[in-house]
Amino acid sequence: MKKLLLIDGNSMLFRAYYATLYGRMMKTSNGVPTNAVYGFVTMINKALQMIEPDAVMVAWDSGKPTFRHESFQEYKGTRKKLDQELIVQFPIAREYLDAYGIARYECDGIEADDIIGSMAKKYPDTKTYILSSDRDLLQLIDATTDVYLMKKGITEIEVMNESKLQEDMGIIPSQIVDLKALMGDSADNIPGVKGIGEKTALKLLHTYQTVDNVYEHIEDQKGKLKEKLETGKEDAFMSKFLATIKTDATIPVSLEELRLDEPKAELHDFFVKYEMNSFAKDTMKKEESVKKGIHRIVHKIDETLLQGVSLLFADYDNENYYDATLYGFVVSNGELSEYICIEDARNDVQFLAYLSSDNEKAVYDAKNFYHACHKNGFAFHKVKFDIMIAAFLLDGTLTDYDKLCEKYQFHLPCTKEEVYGKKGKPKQVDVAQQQNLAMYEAQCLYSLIESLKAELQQLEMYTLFETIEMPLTYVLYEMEKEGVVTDVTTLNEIAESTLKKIEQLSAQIYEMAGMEFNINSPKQLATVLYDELGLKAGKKRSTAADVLEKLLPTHPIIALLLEHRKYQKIYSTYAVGLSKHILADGKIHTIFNQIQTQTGRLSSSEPNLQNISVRDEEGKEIRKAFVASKDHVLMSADYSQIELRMLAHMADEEQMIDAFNHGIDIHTKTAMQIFDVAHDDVTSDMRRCAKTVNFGIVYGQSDFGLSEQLGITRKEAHEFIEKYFISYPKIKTFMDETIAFCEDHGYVKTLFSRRRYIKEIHDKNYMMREFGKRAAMNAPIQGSAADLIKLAMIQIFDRMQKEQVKSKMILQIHDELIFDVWEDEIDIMKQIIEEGMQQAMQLKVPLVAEAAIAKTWYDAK
DNA sequence: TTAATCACG
DNA sequence: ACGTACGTGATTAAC
Repeated sequence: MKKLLLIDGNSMLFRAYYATLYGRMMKTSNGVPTNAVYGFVTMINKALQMIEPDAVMVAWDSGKPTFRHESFQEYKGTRKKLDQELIVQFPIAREYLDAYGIARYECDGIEADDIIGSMAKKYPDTKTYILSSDRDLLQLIDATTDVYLMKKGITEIEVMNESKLQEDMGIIPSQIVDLKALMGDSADNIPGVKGIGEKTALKLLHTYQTVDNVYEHIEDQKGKLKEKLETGKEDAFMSKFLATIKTDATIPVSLEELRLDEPKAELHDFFVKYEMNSFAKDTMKKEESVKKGIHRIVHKIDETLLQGVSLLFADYDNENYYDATLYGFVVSNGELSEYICIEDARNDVQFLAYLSSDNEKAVYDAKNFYHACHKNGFAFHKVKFDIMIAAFLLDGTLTDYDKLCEKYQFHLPCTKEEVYGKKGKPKQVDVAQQQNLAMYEAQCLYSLIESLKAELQQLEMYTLFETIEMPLTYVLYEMEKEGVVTDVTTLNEIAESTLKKIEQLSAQIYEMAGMEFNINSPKQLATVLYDELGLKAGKKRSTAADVLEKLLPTHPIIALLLEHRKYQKIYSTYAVGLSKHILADGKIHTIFNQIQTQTGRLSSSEPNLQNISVRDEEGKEIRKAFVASKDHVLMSADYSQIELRMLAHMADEEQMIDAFNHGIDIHTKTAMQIFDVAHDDVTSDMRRCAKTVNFGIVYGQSDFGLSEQLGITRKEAHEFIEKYFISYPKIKTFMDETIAFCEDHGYVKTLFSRRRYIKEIHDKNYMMREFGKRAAMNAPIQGSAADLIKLAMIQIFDRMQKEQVKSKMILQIHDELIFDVWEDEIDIMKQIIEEGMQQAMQLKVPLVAEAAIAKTWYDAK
């Protein structure tokens, strides 16, 4: 089906004028105002990209008043005077259309609305799109006609069709005129019934469908509303007449005459003439840039930055974190955007000054932005606003860029893939398309800044944002950049020895099973165990370690399988997996993700350095590969029982606080309580149980879970938990209150007001709801501990900068920090780290943290 | 792409 | 009668 785009020239130019009317008027050097035309062109470009029409026509009101206007003017008196700056742009807009080669139509005695209405109904076999900022035109919607409505600004377009109209307002297109008849439209100077607004009007229409029918049943109404309707009856019918768009005018043009071709060469001259450089560079591309390569873009950063906060967008390709190529930057203030390609940027004194100034800049993903600047040799100043972080704090589901675009309805002209190709398969970029996309992205991002900031303030998360997450972006950047020296020889040795083990074990397992199979396949393994060997399965035919452990006595193959699993893990994930991530500098540079977890913790990836084996002795050997750099030692410091301390503080549980204040071992203390024994009578087994209970409480564990964990009966586990809550009554209160809060508000929060929304808390499924409760109990504890160590990291980092030490912070593992410490700085670093961690927050319990040094991570403890 | 498994706090 | 500990990421098999 052919696509016809009908544009309401007058309403669009009006909108473009007022939407770009800020501060100093945009003018050419001769003083000709061009802001409205600039906006007009932006809007049309956007619509052309979205629709890709075969034919286009722009309809204008002619200078002469029409009958409808006349009657209205008689009715209401004089018309509002237009700004002179807008009036002079009408002919320029027409000049633009002629230069492009877009058809326009105007005719004395017929309004733009009516031209569009008549054209829309003239070609029923054509898909028609109407572009306007006037909601009046919604009445023209039908099965083959959509209305593209300009929302605020000059880039936001809302697509309206029959179902969207029904969904938004619950009415059909023809009822738009009835709606206007009742509520009026001040912009169009339609009076409506005095005292009736959109709400009342829609309510009436939902019952009576039309204005006529409302008045036929006027006796249904009573009181004030009836009075209003009766007094306004004449206005209502007059308004309905005014609002009704004619669809039967004869418009003597054919579709063929409206056909849209490539812009004519004159378009480039037009943009040059009116000094619209950003558009001119697009049109120039067609003629010159192919042979010239990347062209110089004329930009005026000072003009772009008059409005205070600016959006600085780094234009990378689609490749991975550290490999991404930086093509350029976009600077945007929301209305004006300039693309500065990287070659230009390097020599642009003005841009370089801007980049390293402390102007209020916003970016998306500050940490990555710093990497890009550093890698490409641009000096930069820290930014104050990271849109990625702000959006994530407000909505924990926004863990990547695509989700942000989706949520905030970015209408982009194309995808990143279309420009750069798929990840790992880069393609030759079309410069115009690339820069266009980047400018759109920058403008979309810009539009979020103020609202995100306001919402953070409203939800009391601005402090968290400003004092923790923003400074942390820079700390993490430095940590990632520094990396950790990794000894590939050690990894290779481990790979070799574990592989040998795996082969030996495999042979023994095949022997015992009486067949060869893929031990790494849980499915095949289950078949061997439960079918071939006849081991009796529990409810699920699981081959997970905890299930296999229970089967240990039943068959000697189990022990071999567990060994095999262990070495397989060490081999593939650690020995081989990690060595793939060692770069040319001999280091591993992990990525610390700040917007991944629902609790506020960091996560680490590519590779994950937060889950390097430590509990298992053979696995722990991997840590020998992580070493200090030359003339340095590793310094590791971890918080002691941070989550339990946090729990004691937040629950205000005296017994527990007291224990921590007296330096009593908390697991021993808990053992005394649940086993009812004196301090000296606590056996190591009792302490082990108590430790498990302490951990379980933090996760909201049930008696069943605890009994599974400890291998005791459910009844015993139940008693432990009961004793626990009797001993620590405030813990119970805290948990109950936290769940109640979550049920009331749908979220829980940390000490720093970080929120986690838990929708499962209201799920109709029991299991989901129970999960919601456990998550609600755990999130404030885990999250506050995360707030704490982040704060410690920032304070330690700041102090290290003040003291100008050579040592570096390199890793964070939730409650542990690791530093590459210069040999001469061991004493001062020990002090900085321990003090920083201990003083990060003032809680009702002391924060205990101790730093130890070693040559490798294996020895650091 | 998803499920199962297992490493960490 | 149900199903049972929070939060992550990497690897493998199998669809």
